[in-house]
Amino acid sequence: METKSPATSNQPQATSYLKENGIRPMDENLIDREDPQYQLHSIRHSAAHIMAHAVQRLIPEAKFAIGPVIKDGFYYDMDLPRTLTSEDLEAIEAEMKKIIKENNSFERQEWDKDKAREFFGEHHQDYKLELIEGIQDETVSIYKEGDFTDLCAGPHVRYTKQCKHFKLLKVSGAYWRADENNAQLQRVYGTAWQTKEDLEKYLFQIEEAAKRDHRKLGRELGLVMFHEYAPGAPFWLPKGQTVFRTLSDKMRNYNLRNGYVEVGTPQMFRKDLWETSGHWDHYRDNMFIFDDEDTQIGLKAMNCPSHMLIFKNERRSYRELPLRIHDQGVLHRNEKSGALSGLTRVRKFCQDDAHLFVTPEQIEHELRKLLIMAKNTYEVFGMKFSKVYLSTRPEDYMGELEMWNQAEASLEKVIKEADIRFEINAGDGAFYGPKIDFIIEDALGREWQTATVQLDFQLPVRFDLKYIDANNEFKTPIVIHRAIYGSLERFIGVLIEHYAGAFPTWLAPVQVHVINLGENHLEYAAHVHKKLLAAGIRSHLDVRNESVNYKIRDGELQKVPMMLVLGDREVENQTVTVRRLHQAKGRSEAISIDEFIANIKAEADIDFADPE
RNA sequence: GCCGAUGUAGCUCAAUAUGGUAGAGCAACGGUUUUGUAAACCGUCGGUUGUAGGUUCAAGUCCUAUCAUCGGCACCA
Repeated sequence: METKSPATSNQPQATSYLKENGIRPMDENLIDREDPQYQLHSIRHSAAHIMAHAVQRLIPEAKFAIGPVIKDGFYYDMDLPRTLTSEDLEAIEAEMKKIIKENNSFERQEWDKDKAREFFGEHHQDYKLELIEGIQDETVSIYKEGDFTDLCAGPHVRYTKQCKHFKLLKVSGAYWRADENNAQLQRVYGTAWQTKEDLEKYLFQIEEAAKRDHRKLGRELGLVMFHEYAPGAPFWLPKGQTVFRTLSDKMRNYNLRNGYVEVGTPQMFRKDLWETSGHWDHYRDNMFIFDDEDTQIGLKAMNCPSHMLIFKNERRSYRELPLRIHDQGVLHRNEKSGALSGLTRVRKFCQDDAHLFVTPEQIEHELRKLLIMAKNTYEVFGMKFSKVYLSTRPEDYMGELEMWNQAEASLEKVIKEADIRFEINAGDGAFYGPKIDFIIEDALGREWQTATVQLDFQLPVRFDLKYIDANNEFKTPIVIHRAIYGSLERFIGVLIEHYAGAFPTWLAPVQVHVINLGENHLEYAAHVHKKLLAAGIRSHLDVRNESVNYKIRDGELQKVPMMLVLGDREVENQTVTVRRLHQAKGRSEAISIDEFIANIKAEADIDFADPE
């Protein structure tokens, strides 16, 4: 299966608030609406104008592109004669404060297009001229604030003083009209709020979120390391590997008991395979390819071609379908250097991948089961999808229209039945079939695709796959690509942030620290530790010559779910005293070793619920 | 890949916006201490300042290239 390797677009989405609420942006005095969401929108949009105004004062040659409202703030794209520095940001902020103090009013005007063309032409606002040409109406709306005039649909606040609580956050490059062939503009991001408290709260939240960044926690908790010799390729350290293996095994077992078979497949293939699959034409730039004698070899970037070959390896009967092939093989994708990011966008990764070979009649049933499996899986982690997309037929689709319509209808039907909220992403399906993508947010609010379900009519044809149906006729199967975690690397990255590093007991790389009080308790601590290991519990014996306080603190920082502190009392009664992670002051009751083992095993007895 | 930023000991940071051959805490190691729920005490080790060039009497500080990372953008059939 081919999750979009890593991510969905991180392009900020302009809020659809106005559209959703059926509000015409040209209404006057919008800030007077009671709806706080509406006011926030107006404040942010106006803050973008004020920022542009400030830039115009400081850098008169500035050309302005677009300045929309986004989640938590706004940005403005500008073409400037020089690159902005962080000092510039401060200067712009200072200038904005002046403008706000001036308390200019926002004034709306309707201009006919020629007047607008003339005005923006005189001011060398090339991007605005281009935007005017894209507007259907005969007239365009203009907002004036002080001596700053902008082409803009609104809405705005009435006076600049209503935008007091803002902060500029960062500058970056951004392509005009999101096309890398166009000029790269400078985008300044900012945030704006109704009250000082809201602003401060937001800034605090950003700081807090950074503390659960998986790159920081991954290092601090000894889960994963990176090295510049292998950019984009995680090294799983013993603890990280434990998490990895636990997740991997859990999913493997989940699949196997739900009718999947598991396979292992080669790591690299001659280019012929990639030509057959279509990847040579469509995906080569993202693959690692090297010469081998008279041909070229490509490291696999996805498992599907292997599974096609496995299907083709035997004469298949309809009685075998659905054939569900699971594979957690290693994949390499040559992601562009600038795209790499911790565990969430890597070059080397594994997916909990599977390909389902089905008859047309089986599609719906299999999809239904898949959605339930995905739902049940994420439920165990207490994770919510921030978005679910149903991506439909693109313009350059392959195959028959009727097949597409049926497939899209099936997907939509089952996703509704599963009671999953989703949005339709029209035209964003793969050329080989429609798909459902599941999106999760990281700590910093960035969105990543994890699970995916994709229908594929194309690969079976390209590989000339056949099965024999009940009438002894050859039929072409349909393939469903699917992954529930998606990339395990990315999933773990998101999980680390979700739990802020404090994994639940079943997943914690180390489940128990056994801590002795003094040298008189060494032997008993070792005994307890040994019993825990024998019971299959991931125990660590901490008998360093350090104070109990020190060792407790260490366990806390390592986010170990349980610590056993053993002293005279425990030795005497052959018990353990349990201290849970983040436990408030005060000591728990002592319990027997066996009781503790039973408790922890019960707690770690977690599994994904089977469909049906 | 593009725009920008960053790179000093294992980690977190210092080293006067105006160059004068690197300091601290934690960790590690050695010793003392034998500890009852978030850091006992003393000592020791540890750095060709990402890499390669250049400017200079002198470079962590300036310049160039390069690598990696970070923030975005683009990409993610």
